[in-house]
Amino acid sequence: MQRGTFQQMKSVNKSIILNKIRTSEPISRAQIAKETTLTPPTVSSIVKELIVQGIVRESELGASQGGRKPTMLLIDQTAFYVIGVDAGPESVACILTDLSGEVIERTASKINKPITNEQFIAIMKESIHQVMRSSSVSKDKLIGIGVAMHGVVEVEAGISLIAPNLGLTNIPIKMELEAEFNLIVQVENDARAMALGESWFGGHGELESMVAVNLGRGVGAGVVIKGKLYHGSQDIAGELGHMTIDIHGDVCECGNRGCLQTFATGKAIAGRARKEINGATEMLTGKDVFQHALAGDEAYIKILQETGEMLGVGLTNLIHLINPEKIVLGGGVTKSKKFILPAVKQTIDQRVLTPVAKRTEVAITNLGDDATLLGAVSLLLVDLFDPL
Amino acid sequence: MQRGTFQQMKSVNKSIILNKIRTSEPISRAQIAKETTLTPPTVSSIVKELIVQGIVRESELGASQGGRKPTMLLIDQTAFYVIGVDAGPESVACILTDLSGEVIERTASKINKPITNEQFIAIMKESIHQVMRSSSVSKDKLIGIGVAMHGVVEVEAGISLIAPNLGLTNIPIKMELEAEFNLIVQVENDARAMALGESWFGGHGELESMVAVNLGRGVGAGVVIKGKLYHGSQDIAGELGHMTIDIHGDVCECGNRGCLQTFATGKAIAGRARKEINGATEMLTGKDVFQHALAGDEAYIKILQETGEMLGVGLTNLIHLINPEKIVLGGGVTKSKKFILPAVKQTIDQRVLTPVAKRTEVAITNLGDDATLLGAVSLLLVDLFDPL
DNA sequence: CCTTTATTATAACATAGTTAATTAAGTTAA
DNA sequence: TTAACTTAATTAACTATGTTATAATAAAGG
Repeated sequence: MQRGTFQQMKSVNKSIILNKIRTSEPISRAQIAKETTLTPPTVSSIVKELIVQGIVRESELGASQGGRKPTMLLIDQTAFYVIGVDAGPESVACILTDLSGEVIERTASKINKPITNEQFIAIMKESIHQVMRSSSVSKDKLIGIGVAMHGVVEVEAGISLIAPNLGLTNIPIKMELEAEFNLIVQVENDARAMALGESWFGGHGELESMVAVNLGRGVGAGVVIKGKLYHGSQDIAGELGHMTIDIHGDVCECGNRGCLQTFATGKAIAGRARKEINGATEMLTGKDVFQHALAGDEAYIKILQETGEMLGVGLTNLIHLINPEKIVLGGGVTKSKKFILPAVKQTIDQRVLTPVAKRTEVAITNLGDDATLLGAVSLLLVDLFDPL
Repeated sequence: MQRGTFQQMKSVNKSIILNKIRTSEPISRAQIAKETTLTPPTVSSIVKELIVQGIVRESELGASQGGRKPTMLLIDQTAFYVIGVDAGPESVACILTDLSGEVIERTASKINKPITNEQFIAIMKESIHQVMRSSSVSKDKLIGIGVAMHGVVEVEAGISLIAPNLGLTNIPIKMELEAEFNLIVQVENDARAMALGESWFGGHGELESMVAVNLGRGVGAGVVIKGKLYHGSQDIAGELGHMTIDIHGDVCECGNRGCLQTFATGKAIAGRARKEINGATEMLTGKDVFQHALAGDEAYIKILQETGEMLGVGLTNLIHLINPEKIVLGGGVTKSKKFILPAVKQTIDQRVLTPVAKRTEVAITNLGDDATLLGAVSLLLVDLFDPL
């Protein structure tokens, strides 16, 4: 717990006002005072500071409500910029955005394996240098670099502990990038970054809690509670992929049986199709299953529906433990949402314990391919807009 | 988010100081200032208020550190009293304790079924009246009544939505008791109350997060994060009992298959013993299984070990989702801890993903039979000591 | 045009923490 | 024993920041 000081009192109010403007812009000072229960003078004085800082600006006057016209306030989305990096198993993508998440510049570099820690860091550095060079954004307007890294990440230290798909361990990302660029660097697991991005840019409004699930090569999830990522005590909260739902099921790469991952990844879907469908080729991929299902082949449709059911079982367990207000699904597998989503929803509806819990919303992300990159960006936006 | 005001700033500091005294008593003002980074005058002035309120008192002088002797401060455990009610499926237990959880008075009343909402409320009221009469504690020293209620509880409204073992629904506990006694009333699910009690009285020190699991008639859990119960968005977070771990397993009373409850309750243990062991009687109970195991019967020991393994699977799922610092097991089934606990620990150790997660502590409660009652009490102590 | 009402700013005030000085009550060593 | 030093707690002056009350401004409506 933070101790109570004047600075803290003020920064609380500053955050409240800044977030109110962000979520309700354009908005007048008087309106802010009403909606936040802060007094008008307090709002005025803090808004004045925010304007000096450049993060808020006055726009034209709004419509009068029967008296003086209000001066409307806006976030100056171009006051600051952020760099987001998505360090996946096959490539490093990098974007530079303004505060609204609008992409100003982007790059992507393929990773040639095998690779060393040094080479990997070098690729990240070069990507970041590149977006900085290509854009005309001056460096003092950059507030930091957010990195979404696959694998296991130690968040505080900013170290990638295990990056299985690169075969690397203990990469000191934060330290290296801070030394190179002299900017704030935040490193986070990719599924979790995606979750934060989803809560920040996904248009879900103010949720008390949400979970975003990334269905791709693995099954990862991020838990966002009151706008903040929940890490757990050892940074593994949300490790949905290796939840056991069938103790007698197939062996997972982790060594256990019946993990959710053995049902819900693209690879698992393809594997099950090859096993259960006569005439399925050896080279069948998850995408192929989707194509066949789209073409109306019942056998493949059934595979996808079963996938949805298993996912529904896993998500029901998640609802019973974490009970989020909303669950958002993203990642490659959600391309098959037409077949999977109804099965997921139906399964949850059947299995969940109480009637109220049935109200848990389940939706597909609408951020598309940039979800993780925007998540990386949001790591820093949270610092700026909601630091408490 | 609370807006920043002077009152709030002060109450933050008051809480910090009060909790510091509670956890580190006896402690001097100077020591508090050092450990909290508050300034000495701030500490002095707030301590003065706490002494006027009666909740803190000065004790004898401490040992000198080379200068003036410090006046040590203590919580006056008898400054206020709390009533805790455990409304179980078969009886209503009620205690009156001081602030340290020391039981001053207690009652227990059996519930004769069938019963109506009105009769049930009447029993609770009578129990509470009884402990108040029997003790010499004056009513203005009572800060409130905490109720640990089995089944599904809507916490804010203080309503027992579903009490399956009583066959009752929608019991307006909070409303009724507040009207009768004119005291603050907090109602909570029993497993969750137990969890809070465990974190408050269990002697675990300051944990960032913990989960307490109640293994009895059902399997319930409470999640405590930063000293506060985590409810989730619909008050069902921690519903561990109906986590699916074996989709093809036995049918559970909830209608699904392979819930943790089908493995880890006393009834489930007895049922599995009857099925798998030749010569087991039809009337075998969970207790009997424990007795046979204690007597060295390998077949029964195996049943308990398997129970521990299944519980370990469920707890591994929990660790992967919530990642608590510590897991505490309580309830009737833990009487068999000798056979179950090693299996639980070993299973978690085998199945958990990352090496750090293996460090999650798993322990048996040391609060014994009063765990739930003390949990009910702690519902109010949190309000008093840590209201933020 | 005057009254009403909404918006914003300003001034006087209140709250509560901070800094620095002071008092209190010891310990240590010449 | 007493001077010099430590540590503990209080007091006084100061500062930061929110609050209340009031004023200034601007628009709408009769």
